[in-house]
Amino acid sequence: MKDRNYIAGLGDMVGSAVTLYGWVSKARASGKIAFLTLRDGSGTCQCVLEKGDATAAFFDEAKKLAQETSVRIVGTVRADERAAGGVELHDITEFECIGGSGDYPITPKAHGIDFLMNRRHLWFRSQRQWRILRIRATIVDAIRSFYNDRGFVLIDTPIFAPAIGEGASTLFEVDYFGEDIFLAQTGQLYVEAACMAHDKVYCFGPTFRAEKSKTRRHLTEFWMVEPEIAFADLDEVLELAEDFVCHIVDRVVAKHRDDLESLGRNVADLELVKKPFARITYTDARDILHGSAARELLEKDLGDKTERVKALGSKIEELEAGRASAKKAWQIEKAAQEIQAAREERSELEEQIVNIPNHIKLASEFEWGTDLGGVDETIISRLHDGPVFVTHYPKEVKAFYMREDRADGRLVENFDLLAPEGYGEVIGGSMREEDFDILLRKIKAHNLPVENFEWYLDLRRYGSVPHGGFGLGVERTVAWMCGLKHIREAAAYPRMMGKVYP
RNA sequence: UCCCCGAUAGCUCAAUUGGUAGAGCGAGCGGCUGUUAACCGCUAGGUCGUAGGUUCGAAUCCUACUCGGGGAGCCA
Repeated sequence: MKDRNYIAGLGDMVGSAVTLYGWVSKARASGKIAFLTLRDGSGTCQCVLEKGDATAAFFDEAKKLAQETSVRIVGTVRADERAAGGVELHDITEFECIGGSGDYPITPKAHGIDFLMNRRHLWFRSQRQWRILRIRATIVDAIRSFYNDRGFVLIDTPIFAPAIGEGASTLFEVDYFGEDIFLAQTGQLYVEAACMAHDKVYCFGPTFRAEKSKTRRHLTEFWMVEPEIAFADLDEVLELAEDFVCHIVDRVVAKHRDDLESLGRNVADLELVKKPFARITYTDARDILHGSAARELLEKDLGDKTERVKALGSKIEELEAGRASAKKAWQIEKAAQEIQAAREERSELEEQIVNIPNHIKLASEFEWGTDLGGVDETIISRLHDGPVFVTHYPKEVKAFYMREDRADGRLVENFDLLAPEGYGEVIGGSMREEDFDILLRKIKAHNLPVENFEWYLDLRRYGSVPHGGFGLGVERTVAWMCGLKHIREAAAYPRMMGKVYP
């Protein structure tokens, strides 16, 4: 559109006449004045229409606009502290309805998650979702620029892949002209080959996991970036991961402070993310889980949460009494909403309280040689301030391609990065086994068909070098940056078990 | 795959513990010159998820199923 102004730029245009195109996200009208909140993709701005000669031609139409009507509107920018955002549009001289609307399902009231998820295509017009997806775009851009600026070459790895990598049970099977193949759950092996051509490479794209998980941390389709570097040791890979995560955090904080605050994200917690991150080994982690600090943490949790449930109980009683004695309808409604919120919080806490003794048991009985579970990771993460690297896991619980620790044959040179505040594993990575004989032995030990891995073994036949890399999950990172309770808000069209619409 | 919770109006939830289905919001109409999810009045709107069972009587109790939410396992 020619002569179009964007809301994001209105701060510098006070006093000027501007033309806005956008959608009406909220409309309130009195007899002689109407307030339209306009959303144009760059931001939101309130437009004030007063009934008068200048607006006579369209005032009656404008005051009845349904939510999400698309319009063109011409007026003058005015600074006004009563308006959210500091400026508003007044002295409206032209108004045109471009696309009508009506019965828009997502009202300014509360909605359930099932309702919203079934209308995801509309839901992401809402302020909160709009901010999250913009932050995601920044994160994706930060990922690309980080590697591109450091001389990494982008390699696109295949999405159709034969069964390589870890257990085939978590892969989506596809009929490929009569042949059974799978949607890729990682591009890692492919990117390793490219690493031997370009030295520093990364792949970035969607990956697929058929795990039957219905939790706040899982999607069946998610984006992952996987860098791989040659002639490197574990410390160098860890340092890359550290710099990378810091770069993302810096970019998000620099560009989205307002958005983060609006989302309720504590920005100070993000600003604490500085290198070097804590580094512990798997064996250290085992000791932490068996130690008194872990036990005390959980016991304190139990005490705190029990207290909170009691407090909520009396709060609910008070609110119910208040609701019974309230006279105004809105007072009754307000009390009802507070009661509902308190009940929800209480039932969530009650479930956690039931689980805590089990967590204490799991932690104290953790055995060397098993993988760390989500509960274990949360405990370790909470006993540290920032992100934590956990390195050197037992080789039995890790993938065949991970490099054996030459100092202790029971271990592999791998790592996970646990994000703080319970966001869990955002990175998993390792050195890759570069020795032909060891790799071949491990392929056989994992009962994998050697013939499928001939190409991968070639990388060790022709100029093998120490190399390593990692994968970072975009949605988990977005959830962490934004402080989201559930990963489903971190993708425009999240794919989960039993959820593929829209 | 396992455990817990839920399903009542377009939406979010009530229904005094088995006795004639309610409120707010949203929608429609009217009023109000400054609203920000909280103004006032009126109107329309429900086979209480599905199928059985218990009972004089079921939204409420029982069984099965479907769908959804949360968690475990597993993972990024």
